[in-house]
Amino acid sequence: MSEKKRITLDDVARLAGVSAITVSRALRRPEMVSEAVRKRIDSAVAELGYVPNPAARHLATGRSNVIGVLIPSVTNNVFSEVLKGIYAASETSPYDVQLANTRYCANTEESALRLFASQKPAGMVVSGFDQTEAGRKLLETLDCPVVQIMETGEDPVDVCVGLSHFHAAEAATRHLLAQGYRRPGFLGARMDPRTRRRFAGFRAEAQAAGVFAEARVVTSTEASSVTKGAEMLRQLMAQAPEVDAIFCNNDDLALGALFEAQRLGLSVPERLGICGFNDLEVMAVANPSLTSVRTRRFEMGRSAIEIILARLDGGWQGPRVVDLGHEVIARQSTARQR
Amino acid sequence: MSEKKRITLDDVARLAGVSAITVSRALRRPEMVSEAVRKRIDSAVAELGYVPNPAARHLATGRSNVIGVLIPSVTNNVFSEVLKGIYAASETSPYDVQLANTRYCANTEESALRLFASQKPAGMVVSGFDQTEAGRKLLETLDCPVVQIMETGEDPVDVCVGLSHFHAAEAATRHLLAQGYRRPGFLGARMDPRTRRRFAGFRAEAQAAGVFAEARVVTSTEASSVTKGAEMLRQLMAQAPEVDAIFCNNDDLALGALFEAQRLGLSVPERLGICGFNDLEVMAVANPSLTSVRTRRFEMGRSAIEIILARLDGGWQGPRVVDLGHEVIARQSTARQR
DNA sequence: TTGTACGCGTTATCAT
DNA sequence: ATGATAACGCGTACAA
Repeated sequence: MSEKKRITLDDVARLAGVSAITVSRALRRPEMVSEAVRKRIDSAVAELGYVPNPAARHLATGRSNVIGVLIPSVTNNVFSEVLKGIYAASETSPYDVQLANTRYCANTEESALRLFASQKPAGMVVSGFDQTEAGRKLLETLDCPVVQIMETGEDPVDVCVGLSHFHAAEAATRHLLAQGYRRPGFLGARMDPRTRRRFAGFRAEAQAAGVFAEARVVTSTEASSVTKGAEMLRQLMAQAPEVDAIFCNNDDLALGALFEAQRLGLSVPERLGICGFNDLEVMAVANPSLTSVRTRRFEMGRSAIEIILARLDGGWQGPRVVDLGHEVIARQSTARQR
Repeated sequence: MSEKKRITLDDVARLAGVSAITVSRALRRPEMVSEAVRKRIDSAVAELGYVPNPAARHLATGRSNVIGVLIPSVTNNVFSEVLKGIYAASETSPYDVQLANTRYCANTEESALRLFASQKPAGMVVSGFDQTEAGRKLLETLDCPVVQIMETGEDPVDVCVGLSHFHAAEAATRHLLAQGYRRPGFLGARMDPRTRRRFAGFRAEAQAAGVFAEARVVTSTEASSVTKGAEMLRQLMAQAPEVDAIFCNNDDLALGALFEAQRLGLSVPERLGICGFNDLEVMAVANPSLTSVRTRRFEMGRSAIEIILARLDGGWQGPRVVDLGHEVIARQSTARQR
């Protein structure tokens, strides 16, 4: 009743009365095999429950069915949405996704990249543009589709899909100014490259309006969290009590800042406006609801895989730079009476 | 400058002046090779930048270096902590983690299992005890370490590490009663097996105290979310306005319920006590801070891998059932004046 | 301690 | 349209 032995092409071939290579062809390029033979093979496959051995295929072709995915963090809410998109798009494909955690470190990323390279991946998904020099070169010589996600850039290795964090931050800041806030501050954790670009966008817009002040900027290299948001707001109020609105690096910080503002007795949005980044689900439900910048994270993951599949299939006719854009979602936390 | 060709054992062997098999041994069982030879081999490996080909190894041994992980959801905060533990423990090992999403569906899980089985994984991590019958059999015949995570159970396939959701829910309910709440309700989303066990624990404890009422139970088969928590509280207040405390299926619901309670003008904890489950980071920072049941999710992931590694290495001396326990973290949301 | 011969399951290449 | 043969890179079994 229990079958121990692995079922191979040969087994199928024997049952179908053909040779192994014919079975192999019938499976990969059905059109190369006569209809009659194909039918016999198909039923033999079904009867035996044959499943191809990816290791053997890899060895024979020198190509694996692995799509490597390099992301800075497995836990971060932002990336879990991206991952969801990646898995959604890859589940029905014959490719396996393999994750590696770069921990926001270009060197860690480089060694993960090296490991992937040795497996001759079918495709690669990497986050952003801040690889080491060697890492970038590795990607270029990889000879497989490479999609950079999370942000857009001028010169992708192959294709990139994301948004301009600089412009998104500009838009958020513009929103704060349009609501009448004149002393905006910035809360930023982690301060990875994309966070820095968001800060740059904030600063550019605030400076253009003549309302930028270094004293109203609080940053930390530690990971962002709700707790961190509360702490940072406390610090900001201590060092620059005149601040009347904050643009937060991301939604965790914004939520923590909201809680802390309530504890400090600062009314939101009257005394303090709050704007987050990413528009996690919680933002719309918070009380007051929190303004944020919507980014299309699920789509980033999904299109990254779809682009790779299209590439492998011969044709990706789209552009090298796919900008998924951003959208400021104005809510109560910045709805100040003017 | 650019080397195209794959570096194999033979290349290393030639450079070190030995045969390929000796290099193979030097890499896997250094003690089987003389010191002098080992040194020559090590430097040849370094010089050439040799990386073993896992596909070839798999083909030769009939065993892959993949540890398969089956989880119900990639996005759920609860599992992302577990994943973090899994990656933390596996990163330094020679094994690759491969994730499959079961979407809370035993049949999806079964086919993922079937796929993994065909790869002869080095180990498997699965969530809970609710496999299909065929799935369970598959796991038993897999001939590799199998760790069931997220909960404890009487008869694990191999080893399990988690907690008793029933007892944890009992403890949470006991806490509500000890705080003086007498009309407790329950909010439950998804209603997967573990959620149901939590509900059972709530009901058992409430019934023992004579304070259980079906009308104060609101459930949904949809995924849990902050939004859902707000909705469900609204529904609960409509159908059972006498409710004075709620035990929520998980923290998302609890947070959403808190926001909605504020909008409805229900003071927390005086008019309504709120207790969540899992103790996500946000619970401690919320305003008021939210009572929850701490579960050791990171440790679940980490020990699952550690147990597998120990097994593969010859010895796991621990018990078949590892109970990581739970802890009720009492905070403001249930700190009613008595 | 080290080496030789062979096989793992598949595909590429070259034939028929 | 189908088949024979060799090769992919490594590990097992056995021999030296």
